[in-house]
Amino acid sequence: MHEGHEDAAWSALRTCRLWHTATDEAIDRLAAAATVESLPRGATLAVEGDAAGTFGVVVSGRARVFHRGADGRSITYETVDSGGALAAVAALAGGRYPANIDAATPVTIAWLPRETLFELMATEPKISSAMIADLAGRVVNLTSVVQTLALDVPGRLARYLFQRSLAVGEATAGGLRVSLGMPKADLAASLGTVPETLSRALGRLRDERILDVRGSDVLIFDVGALARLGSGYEE
Amino acid sequence: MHEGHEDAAWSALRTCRLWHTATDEAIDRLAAAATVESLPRGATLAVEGDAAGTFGVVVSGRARVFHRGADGRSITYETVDSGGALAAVAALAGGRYPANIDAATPVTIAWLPRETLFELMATEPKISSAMIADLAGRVVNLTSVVQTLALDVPGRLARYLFQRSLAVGEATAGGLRVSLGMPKADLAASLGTVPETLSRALGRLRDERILDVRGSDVLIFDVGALARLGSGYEE
DNA sequence: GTCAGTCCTTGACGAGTGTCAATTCTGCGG
DNA sequence: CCGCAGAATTGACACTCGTCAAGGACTGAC
Repeated sequence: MHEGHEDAAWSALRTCRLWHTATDEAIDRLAAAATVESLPRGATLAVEGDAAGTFGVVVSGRARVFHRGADGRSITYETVDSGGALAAVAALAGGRYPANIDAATPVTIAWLPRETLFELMATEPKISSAMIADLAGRVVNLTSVVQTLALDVPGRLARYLFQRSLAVGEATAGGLRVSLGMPKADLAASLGTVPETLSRALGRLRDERILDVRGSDVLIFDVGALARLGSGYEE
Repeated sequence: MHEGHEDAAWSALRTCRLWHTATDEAIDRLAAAATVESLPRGATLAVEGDAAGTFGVVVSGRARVFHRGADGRSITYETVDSGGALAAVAALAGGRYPANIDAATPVTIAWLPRETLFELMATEPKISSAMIADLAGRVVNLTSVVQTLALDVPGRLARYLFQRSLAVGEATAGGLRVSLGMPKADLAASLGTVPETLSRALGRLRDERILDVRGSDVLIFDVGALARLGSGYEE
Protein backbone atom coordinates (compact mmCIF):
# COMPACT_ATOMS: atom_id res chain seq x y z
CA MET A 1 0.00 0.00 0.00
CA HIS A 2 2.85 2.37 0.72
CA GLU A 3 5.10 1.28 -2.14
CA GLY A 4 6.27 4.80 -2.90
CA HIS A 5 7.13 5.45 0.68
CA GLU A 6 8.87 2.17 1.10
CA ASP A 7 11.12 2.67 -1.90
CA ALA A 8 12.17 6.02 -0.49
CA ALA A 9 12.57 4.38 2.88
CA TRP A 10 14.84 1.74 1.38
CA SER A 11 17.05 4.41 -0.15
CA ALA A 12 17.19 6.33 3.09
CA LEU A 13 18.11 3.19 5.01
CA ARG A 14 20.72 2.39 2.38
CA THR A 15 22.36 5.80 2.70
CA CYS A 16 22.29 5.88 6.50
CA ARG A 17 25.87 6.06 7.59
CA LEU A 18 25.30 3.89 10.64
CA TRP A 19 25.40 0.78 8.49
CA HIS A 20 26.86 1.87 5.18
CA THR A 21 28.94 -1.31 5.18
CA ALA A 22 25.88 -3.54 5.46
CA THR A 23 24.76 -5.79 2.62
CA ASP A 24 21.66 -5.04 0.56
CA GLU A 25 20.05 -8.11 2.07
CA ALA A 26 20.51 -6.65 5.53
CA ILE A 27 18.90 -3.43 4.34
CA ASP A 28 16.01 -5.47 2.99
CA ARG A 29 15.48 -6.93 6.44
CA LEU A 30 15.61 -3.46 7.98
CA ALA A 31 13.12 -2.14 5.46
CA ALA A 32 10.80 -5.05 6.17
CA ALA A 33 10.87 -4.25 9.87
CA ALA A 34 10.39 -0.50 9.39
CA THR A 35 7.22 1.46 10.03
CA VAL A 36 7.06 4.52 7.82
CA GLU A 37 5.34 7.66 9.04
CA SER A 38 4.86 11.08 7.45
CA LEU A 39 4.30 14.13 9.61
CA PRO A 40 3.72 17.85 9.05
CA ARG A 41 6.12 20.57 10.08
CA GLY A 42 6.08 21.14 13.81
CA ALA A 43 4.89 17.65 14.69
CA THR A 44 6.38 16.06 17.78
CA LEU A 45 8.40 12.90 17.15
CA ALA A 46 9.72 12.26 20.63
CA VAL A 47 9.47 13.79 24.07
CA GLU A 48 12.36 14.02 26.52
CA GLY A 49 12.07 11.38 29.22
CA ASP A 50 9.61 9.17 27.37
CA ALA A 51 10.39 5.48 27.05
CA ALA A 52 12.08 4.64 23.75
CA GLY A 53 11.47 1.29 22.15
CA THR A 54 12.27 2.35 18.63
CA PHE A 55 14.73 4.51 16.78
CA GLY A 56 14.25 6.26 13.47
CA VAL A 57 15.88 7.07 10.18
CA VAL A 58 14.90 10.24 8.36
CA VAL A 59 13.61 9.37 4.91
CA SER A 60 12.92 12.93 3.81
CA GLY A 61 12.72 16.34 5.40
CA ARG A 62 14.52 17.53 8.48
CA ALA A 63 14.10 16.79 12.18
CA ARG A 64 15.31 18.91 15.05
CA VAL A 65 16.68 17.41 18.27
CA PHE A 66 16.45 19.83 21.17
CA HIS A 67 16.04 20.47 24.86
CA ARG A 68 13.25 22.66 26.18
CA GLY A 69 14.00 24.66 29.32
CA ALA A 70 11.55 25.57 32.05
CA ASP A 71 10.55 28.84 30.38
CA GLY A 72 9.93 27.18 27.04
CA ARG A 73 13.13 28.40 25.45
CA SER A 74 14.85 25.65 23.52
CA ILE A 75 18.40 24.60 22.76
CA THR A 76 19.06 22.71 19.54
CA TYR A 77 21.41 19.74 19.86
CA GLU A 78 21.43 18.90 16.17
CA THR A 79 19.32 18.79 13.05
CA VAL A 80 19.03 15.52 11.19
CA ASP A 81 18.50 15.27 7.42
CA SER A 82 17.66 12.45 5.09
CA GLY A 83 19.65 9.31 5.89
CA GLY A 84 20.41 10.38 9.45
CA ALA A 85 19.55 8.42 12.56
CA LEU A 86 17.19 9.62 15.27
CA ALA A 87 17.19 8.52 18.87
CA ALA A 88 19.91 5.95 18.25
CA VAL A 89 21.45 6.84 21.58
CA ALA A 90 18.20 6.21 23.40
CA ALA A 91 18.04 2.79 21.79
CA LEU A 92 21.62 1.99 22.75
CA ALA A 93 22.07 3.56 26.14
CA GLY A 94 18.91 3.69 28.10
CA GLY A 95 15.27 3.22 27.65
CA ARG A 96 14.50 6.92 27.55
CA TYR A 97 14.83 9.73 25.06
CA PRO A 98 17.40 12.22 26.33
CA ALA A 99 15.91 14.98 24.18
CA ASN A 100 12.82 16.18 22.33
CA ILE A 101 12.53 15.73 18.59
CA ASP A 102 10.20 17.60 16.28
CA ALA A 103 9.76 18.14 12.56
CA ALA A 104 11.63 21.22 11.33
CA THR A 105 10.06 20.61 7.91
CA PRO A 106 7.47 18.04 6.86
CA VAL A 107 9.27 14.74 7.45
CA THR A 108 8.97 11.08 6.65
CA ILE A 109 10.51 8.75 9.21
CA ALA A 110 11.20 5.02 9.11
CA TRP A 111 10.87 3.70 12.66
CA LEU A 112 12.71 0.53 13.59
CA PRO A 113 12.50 -1.61 16.73
CA ARG A 114 15.72 -1.34 18.67
CA GLU A 115 16.16 -5.11 18.46
CA THR A 116 16.82 -4.90 14.73
CA LEU A 117 19.82 -2.73 15.51
CA PHE A 118 21.21 -5.31 17.93
CA GLU A 119 20.61 -8.11 15.43
CA LEU A 120 22.37 -6.14 12.74
CA MET A 121 25.35 -5.54 14.99
CA ALA A 122 25.49 -9.22 15.87
CA THR A 123 25.31 -10.51 12.30
CA GLU A 124 27.58 -7.90 10.73
CA PRO A 125 30.34 -6.96 13.14
CA LYS A 126 31.63 -4.21 10.88
CA ILE A 127 28.53 -2.24 11.72
CA SER A 128 29.93 -1.66 15.17
CA SER A 129 32.79 0.40 13.77
CA ALA A 130 30.41 2.65 11.91
CA MET A 131 28.33 2.99 15.04
CA ILE A 132 31.36 3.93 17.10
CA ALA A 133 32.40 6.53 14.56
CA ASP A 134 28.90 7.97 14.51
CA LEU A 135 28.69 8.16 18.28
CA ALA A 136 32.14 9.69 18.60
CA GLY A 137 31.15 12.33 16.06
CA ARG A 138 28.01 12.97 18.05
CA VAL A 139 30.07 13.58 21.18
CA VAL A 140 32.27 16.05 19.32
CA ASN A 141 29.17 17.79 17.99
CA LEU A 142 27.73 18.10 21.48
CA THR A 143 30.92 19.63 22.82
CA SER A 144 30.55 22.18 20.07
CA VAL A 145 27.01 22.93 21.31
CA VAL A 146 28.37 23.51 24.77
CA GLN A 147 31.03 25.84 23.41
CA THR A 148 28.34 27.77 21.59
CA LEU A 149 26.34 28.18 24.78
CA ALA A 150 29.43 29.60 26.47
CA LEU A 151 29.35 32.55 24.05
CA ASP A 152 27.16 35.65 24.24
CA VAL A 153 24.49 36.14 21.59
CA PRO A 154 26.63 38.10 19.10
CA GLY A 155 29.24 35.34 19.43
CA ARG A 156 26.69 32.61 18.75
CA LEU A 157 25.37 34.54 15.78
CA ALA A 158 28.90 35.04 14.44
CA ARG A 159 29.65 31.34 14.86
CA TYR A 160 26.47 30.42 13.00
CA LEU A 161 27.12 32.86 10.18
CA PHE A 162 30.73 31.76 9.85
CA GLN A 163 29.80 28.10 9.56
CA ARG A 164 26.99 28.97 7.19
CA SER A 165 29.27 31.13 5.06
CA LEU A 166 31.48 28.07 4.54
CA ALA A 167 28.46 26.02 3.52
CA VAL A 168 26.40 28.36 1.35
CA GLY A 169 28.46 31.54 1.05
CA GLU A 170 28.38 33.15 -2.37
CA ALA A 171 31.06 35.66 -3.30
CA THR A 172 29.69 38.88 -4.82
CA ALA A 173 31.11 42.30 -5.57
CA GLY A 174 29.75 43.73 -2.33
CA GLY A 175 30.94 40.88 -0.14
CA LEU A 176 30.11 37.29 0.80
CA ARG A 177 26.37 36.80 0.47
CA VAL A 178 24.82 34.31 2.88
CA SER A 179 21.16 33.55 3.34
CA LEU A 180 20.05 32.99 6.91
CA GLY A 181 18.30 29.82 5.85
CA MET A 182 15.22 30.38 7.97
CA PRO A 183 12.99 33.20 9.27
CA LYS A 184 14.70 35.37 11.85
CA ALA A 185 12.36 34.19 14.59
CA ASP A 186 13.41 30.59 13.94
CA LEU A 187 17.06 31.54 13.83
CA ALA A 188 16.69 33.34 17.14
CA ALA A 189 15.19 30.22 18.69
CA SER A 190 17.90 27.99 17.32
CA LEU A 191 20.55 30.31 18.79
CA GLY A 192 18.79 30.05 22.13
CA THR A 193 17.54 33.64 22.19
CA VAL A 194 14.61 35.80 21.08
CA PRO A 195 14.02 37.91 17.95
CA GLU A 196 14.64 41.22 19.75
CA THR A 197 18.09 40.21 20.92
CA LEU A 198 18.96 38.70 17.54
CA SER A 199 17.98 41.96 15.91
CA ARG A 200 20.25 43.90 18.25
CA ALA A 201 23.12 41.46 17.68
CA LEU A 202 22.81 41.90 13.92
CA GLY A 203 22.67 45.65 14.45
CA ARG A 204 25.86 45.52 16.46
CA LEU A 205 27.73 43.51 13.83
CA ARG A 206 26.46 46.01 11.24
CA ASP A 207 27.72 48.95 13.32
CA GLU A 208 31.12 47.29 13.48
CA ARG A 209 31.18 47.08 9.67
CA ILE A 210 31.43 43.29 9.78
CA LEU A 211 28.30 42.72 7.73
CA ASP A 212 25.17 44.27 6.32
CA VAL A 213 21.62 42.96 6.57
CA ARG A 214 19.59 42.62 3.37
CA GLY A 215 16.22 41.19 4.30
CA SER A 216 16.77 37.52 5.00
CA ASP A 217 20.31 37.55 3.58
CA VAL A 218 23.44 39.08 5.02
CA LEU A 219 26.41 40.51 3.17
CA ILE A 220 29.59 39.66 5.04
CA PHE A 221 32.53 42.04 4.76
CA ASP A 222 34.87 40.56 7.33
CA VAL A 223 34.72 36.77 7.62
CA GLY A 224 37.76 36.74 9.88
CA ALA A 225 35.99 38.89 12.44
CA LEU A 226 33.09 36.42 12.48
CA ALA A 227 35.46 33.51 13.02
CA ARG A 228 37.16 35.39 15.82
CA LEU A 229 33.93 36.34 17.59
CA GLY A 230 32.51 32.85 17.18
CA SER A 231 35.48 30.87 18.37
CA GLY A 232 35.61 32.38 21.80
CA TYR A 233 39.13 33.73 21.41
CA GLU A 234 38.29 37.37 20.82
CA GLU A 235 40.50 40.38 21.54
CA MET B 1 61.99 0.71 37.28
CA HIS B 2 58.35 1.68 37.76
CA GLU B 3 57.15 -1.68 39.09
CA GLY B 4 54.82 -0.14 41.66
CA HIS B 5 53.26 2.11 39.07
CA GLU B 6 52.85 -0.62 36.56
CA ASP B 7 51.04 -2.94 38.93
CA ALA B 8 48.62 -0.14 39.71
CA ALA B 9 48.42 0.57 36.00
CA TRP B 10 47.56 -3.04 35.27
CA SER B 11 44.74 -2.95 37.82
CA ALA B 12 43.43 0.29 36.40
CA LEU B 13 43.52 -1.10 32.87
CA ARG B 14 41.81 -4.26 34.10
CA THR B 15 38.96 -2.28 35.71
CA CYS B 16 38.48 0.09 32.78
CA ARG B 17 34.94 -0.48 31.56
CA LEU B 18 35.88 0.04 27.92
CA TRP B 19 37.27 -3.47 27.73
CA HIS B 20 35.98 -5.25 30.78
CA THR B 21 35.29 -8.28 28.61
CA ALA B 22 38.89 -8.51 27.44
CA THR B 23 41.17 -11.37 28.46
CA ASP B 24 43.99 -10.89 30.94
CA GLU B 25 46.43 -11.51 28.11
CA ALA B 26 44.99 -8.56 26.21
CA ILE B 27 45.41 -6.42 29.31
CA ASP B 28 49.02 -7.56 29.50
CA ARG B 29 49.56 -6.31 25.99
CA LEU B 30 47.92 -3.00 26.84
CA ALA B 31 50.02 -2.63 29.96
CA ALA B 32 53.16 -3.35 27.96
CA ALA B 33 52.28 -0.57 25.51
CA ALA B 34 51.37 1.95 28.20
CA THR B 35 53.43 4.90 29.30
CA VAL B 36 52.73 5.76 32.91
CA GLU B 37 52.94 9.34 34.09
CA SER B 38 52.30 10.96 37.48
CA LEU B 39 51.33 14.61 37.69
CA PRO B 40 50.52 17.07 40.47
CA ARG B 41 47.14 18.68 40.99
CA GLY B 42 46.43 21.35 38.41
CA ALA B 43 48.74 19.90 35.77
CA THR B 44 47.56 20.08 32.17
CA LEU B 45 47.00 16.74 30.48
CA ALA B 46 45.55 17.88 27.18
CA VAL B 47 44.71 21.13 25.43
CA GLU B 48 41.63 21.68 23.27
CA GLY B 49 42.54 21.59 19.62
CA ASP B 50 45.88 19.84 20.02
CA ALA B 51 46.61 16.78 17.94
CA ALA B 52 45.85 13.56 19.80
CA GLY B 53 47.93 10.47 19.11
CA THR B 54 47.27 8.77 22.43
CA PHE B 55 44.47 8.25 24.86
CA GLY B 56 44.70 7.61 28.57
CA VAL B 57 43.35 5.59 31.42
CA VAL B 58 43.29 7.08 34.91
CA VAL B 59 45.29 4.87 37.27
CA SER B 60 44.72 6.95 40.38
CA GLY B 61 43.39 10.39 41.22
CA ARG B 62 40.85 12.37 39.27
CA ALA B 63 41.01 14.24 35.97
CA ARG B 64 38.68 17.00 34.84
CA VAL B 65 37.56 17.38 31.22
CA PHE B 66 36.46 20.91 30.46
CA HIS B 67 36.07 23.76 27.99
CA ARG B 68 37.64 27.12 28.66
CA GLY B 69 35.78 30.15 27.33
CA ALA B 70 37.34 33.35 26.05
CA ASP B 71 37.30 34.97 29.48
CA GLY B 72 38.94 31.99 31.16
CA ARG B 73 35.76 30.70 32.74
CA SER B 74 35.44 26.96 32.38
CA ILE B 75 32.66 24.45 31.87
CA THR B 76 33.19 20.93 33.13
CA TYR B 77 32.11 18.16 30.76
CA GLU B 78 32.94 15.33 33.13
CA THR B 79 35.33 14.16 35.80
CA VAL B 80 37.12 10.88 35.34
CA ASP B 81 38.21 8.63 38.20
CA SER B 82 40.39 5.57 38.45
CA GLY B 83 39.68 3.11 35.64
CA GLY B 84 38.06 5.72 33.42
CA ALA B 85 39.15 6.56 29.89
CA LEU B 86 40.47 9.95 28.80
CA ALA B 87 40.39 11.37 25.31
CA ALA B 88 38.96 8.17 23.88
CA VAL B 89 36.74 10.24 21.61
CA ALA B 90 39.72 12.13 20.23
CA ALA B 91 41.38 8.81 19.43
CA LEU B 92 38.25 7.49 17.73
CA ALA B 93 36.80 10.47 15.97
CA GLY B 94 39.35 12.96 14.90
CA GLY B 95 42.92 13.71 15.45
CA ARG B 96 42.24 16.53 17.88
CA TYR B 97 41.21 16.86 21.49
CA PRO B 98 37.73 18.39 21.65
CA ALA B 99 38.36 19.57 25.23
CA ASN B 100 40.98 20.45 27.81
CA ILE B 101 41.95 17.98 30.52
CA ASP B 102 43.69 18.79 33.76
CA ALA B 103 44.41 17.09 37.08
CA ALA B 104 41.69 17.76 39.65
CA THR B 105 43.81 15.88 42.18
CA PRO B 106 47.31 14.45 41.80
CA VAL B 107 46.85 11.82 39.10
CA THR B 108 48.64 8.90 37.55
CA ILE B 109 47.77 8.23 33.93
CA ALA B 110 48.55 5.31 31.66
CA TRP B 111 48.87 6.66 28.12
CA LEU B 112 48.25 4.30 25.21
CA PRO B 113 48.82 4.78 21.50
CA ARG B 114 45.50 4.91 19.71
CA GLU B 115 46.55 1.99 17.54
CA THR B 116 46.39 -0.36 20.52
CA LEU B 117 42.72 0.49 20.82
CA PHE B 118 42.09 -0.39 17.18
CA GLU B 119 44.04 -3.64 17.53
CA LEU B 120 42.06 -4.56 20.60
CA MET B 121 38.79 -3.90 18.80
CA ALA B 122 39.94 -6.01 15.88
CA THR B 123 41.10 -8.99 17.94
CA GLU B 124 38.24 -8.99 20.44
CA PRO B 125 35.01 -7.91 18.75
CA LYS B 126 33.11 -7.85 22.01
CA ILE B 127 35.09 -4.79 22.96
CA SER B 128 33.10 -2.83 20.41
CA SER B 129 29.90 -3.32 22.37
CA ALA B 130 31.48 -1.95 25.51
CA MET B 131 32.82 0.97 23.53
CA ILE B 132 29.40 1.71 22.08
CA ALA B 133 27.81 1.58 25.51
CA ASP B 134 30.47 3.91 26.88
CA LEU B 135 30.07 6.40 24.05
CA ALA B 136 26.29 6.36 24.26
CA GLY B 137 26.54 7.04 27.97
CA ARG B 138 28.88 9.89 27.21
CA VAL B 139 26.34 11.42 24.84
CA VAL B 140 23.63 11.18 27.49
CA ASN B 141 25.99 12.77 30.00
CA LEU B 142 26.72 15.65 27.65
CA THR B 143 23.03 16.33 27.08
CA SER B 144 22.76 16.57 30.85
CA VAL B 145 25.56 19.16 30.83
CA VAL B 146 23.64 21.19 28.28
CA GLN B 147 20.48 20.97 30.38
CA THR B 148 22.45 22.19 33.37
CA LEU B 149 23.75 25.16 31.41
CA ALA B 150 20.19 26.07 30.53
CA LEU B 151 19.46 26.68 34.22
CA ASP B 152 20.34 29.72 36.31
CA VAL B 153 22.95 29.33 39.02
CA PRO B 154 20.56 28.43 41.86
CA GLY B 155 19.08 25.82 39.54
CA ARG B 156 22.49 24.35 38.74
CA LEU B 157 23.36 24.28 42.41
CA ALA B 158 20.06 22.60 43.26
CA ARG B 159 20.65 20.01 40.54
CA TYR B 160 24.11 19.28 41.86
CA LEU B 161 22.95 19.02 45.47
CA PHE B 162 20.03 16.80 44.51
CA GLN B 163 22.23 14.38 42.63
CA ARG B 164 24.78 14.46 45.41
CA SER B 165 22.13 13.88 48.05
CA LEU B 166 21.23 10.66 46.27
CA ALA B 167 24.87 9.60 46.24
CA VAL B 168 26.18 10.60 49.65
CA GLY B 169 23.16 11.96 51.54
CA GLU B 170 23.01 10.98 55.20
CA ALA B 171 19.74 11.26 57.08
CA THR B 172 20.03 13.04 60.43
CA ALA B 173 17.58 14.48 62.91
CA GLY B 174 18.00 17.98 61.47
CA GLY B 175 17.67 16.94 57.84
CA LEU B 176 19.61 15.28 55.03
CA ARG B 177 23.29 16.01 55.52
CA VAL B 178 25.36 16.27 52.33
CA SER B 179 29.00 17.27 52.04
CA LEU B 180 29.83 19.47 49.09
CA GLY B 181 32.71 17.19 48.20
CA MET B 182 35.13 19.97 47.32
CA PRO B 183 36.04 23.53 48.34
CA LYS B 184 33.38 26.05 47.43
CA ALA B 185 35.67 27.74 44.96
CA ASP B 186 36.06 24.47 43.06
CA LEU B 187 32.34 23.80 43.23
CA ALA B 188 31.67 27.25 41.83
CA ALA B 189 34.01 26.56 38.91
CA SER B 190 32.44 23.19 38.22
CA LEU B 191 29.01 24.84 38.14
CA GLY B 192 30.34 27.37 35.63
CA THR B 193 30.21 30.33 37.98
CA VAL B 194 32.32 32.15 40.59
CA PRO B 195 32.48 31.85 44.39
CA GLU B 196 30.56 35.09 44.98
CA THR B 197 27.57 33.95 42.97
CA LEU B 198 27.66 30.49 44.52
CA SER B 199 27.61 32.06 47.95
CA ARG B 200 24.58 34.14 47.01
CA ALA B 201 22.82 31.11 45.55
CA LEU B 202 23.36 29.17 48.76
CA GLY B 203 22.11 32.19 50.69
CA ARG B 204 18.99 32.27 48.59
CA LEU B 205 18.23 28.59 49.11
CA ARG B 206 18.79 29.16 52.82
CA ASP B 207 16.38 32.10 52.85
CA GLU B 208 13.79 29.88 51.21
CA ARG B 209 14.19 27.34 54.03
CA ILE B 210 15.30 24.66 51.58
CA LEU B 211 18.64 24.02 53.25
CA ASP B 212 21.14 25.32 55.75
CA VAL B 213 24.87 25.74 55.25
CA ARG B 214 27.22 24.19 57.82
CA GLY B 215 30.74 24.92 56.68
CA SER B 216 31.46 22.59 53.79
CA ASP B 217 28.32 20.52 54.42
CA VAL B 218 24.71 21.42 53.80
CA LEU B 219 21.67 20.27 55.70
CA ILE B 220 18.80 19.77 53.28
CA PHE B 221 15.26 20.28 54.54
CA ASP B 222 13.34 20.04 51.29
CA VAL B 223 14.77 17.59 48.77
CA GLY B 224 11.72 17.93 46.56
CA ALA B 225 12.32 21.64 46.15
CA LEU B 226 15.89 20.91 45.02
CA ALA B 227 14.67 18.38 42.49
CA ARG B 228 12.12 20.86 41.22
CA LEU B 229 14.58 23.74 40.88
CA GLY B 230 17.20 21.53 39.27
CA SER B 231 15.05 19.79 36.73
CA GLY B 232 13.95 22.91 34.95
CA TYR B 233 10.26 22.37 35.59
CA GLU B 234 9.80 24.88 38.38
CA GLU B 235 6.58 26.65 39.37
C1' DG C 1 47.03 33.56 72.77
C1' DT C 2 48.22 35.71 68.74
C1' DC C 3 49.18 36.14 64.16
C1' DA C 4 49.01 35.23 59.26
C1' DG C 5 47.11 33.20 55.39
C1' DT C 6 43.28 31.29 53.08
C1' DC C 7 38.64 30.81 52.23
C1' DC C 8 34.21 32.68 52.38
C1' DT C 9 30.78 36.36 52.47
C1' DT C 10 28.74 40.85 51.51
C1' DG C 11 28.04 45.21 49.04
C1' DA C 12 28.18 48.23 44.91
C1' DC C 13 28.23 48.47 40.12
C1' DG C 14 28.02 47.46 35.09
C1' DA C 15 27.32 44.38 31.03
C1' DG C 16 24.21 41.29 28.74
C1' DT C 17 19.74 39.78 27.91
C1' DG C 18 14.63 38.71 28.28
C1' DT C 19 10.13 41.05 28.51
C1' DC C 20 6.74 44.32 27.32
C1' DA C 21 5.09 47.95 24.52
C1' DA C 22 5.25 51.01 20.72
C1' DT C 23 6.75 51.87 16.13
C1' DT C 24 8.37 50.95 11.54
C1' DC C 25 8.93 47.94 7.62
C1' DT C 26 7.30 44.62 4.09
C1' DG C 27 4.48 42.13 1.10
C1' DC C 28 0.02 41.38 -0.73
C1' DG C 29 -4.81 41.74 -1.79
C1' DG C 30 -8.44 44.83 -2.87
C1' DC D 1 -3.01 53.52 -4.85
C1' DC D 2 -4.59 52.27 -0.35
C1' DG D 3 -4.91 49.60 3.62
C1' DC D 4 -3.94 45.71 6.34
C1' DA D 5 -1.45 41.83 8.79
C1' DG D 6 2.58 39.84 10.09
C1' DA D 7 7.40 40.44 10.73
C1' DA D 8 11.07 43.13 12.26
C1' DT D 9 12.96 46.80 14.86
C1' DT D 10 13.59 50.03 18.66
C1' DG D 11 13.15 51.84 23.40
C1' DA D 12 12.44 51.30 28.44
C1' DC D 13 13.02 48.48 32.25
C1' DA D 14 14.04 44.57 35.47
C1' DC D 15 16.76 40.74 36.51
C1' DT D 16 20.79 37.69 36.62
C1' DC D 17 25.38 37.43 37.01
C1' DG D 18 30.48 38.62 36.80
C1' DT D 19 33.80 41.92 38.62
C1' DC D 20 36.00 44.65 42.01
C1' DA D 21 36.69 45.83 46.69
C1' DA D 22 36.22 45.37 51.54
C1' DG D 23 35.26 42.86 55.56
C1' DG D 24 34.76 38.57 58.30
C1' DA D 25 35.63 33.69 59.73
C1' DC D 26 38.25 29.69 60.11
C1' DT D 27 42.70 27.12 60.42
C1' DG D 28 47.25 26.13 61.70
C1' DA D 29 51.89 27.58 63.37
C1' DC D 30 54.61 29.51 66.76
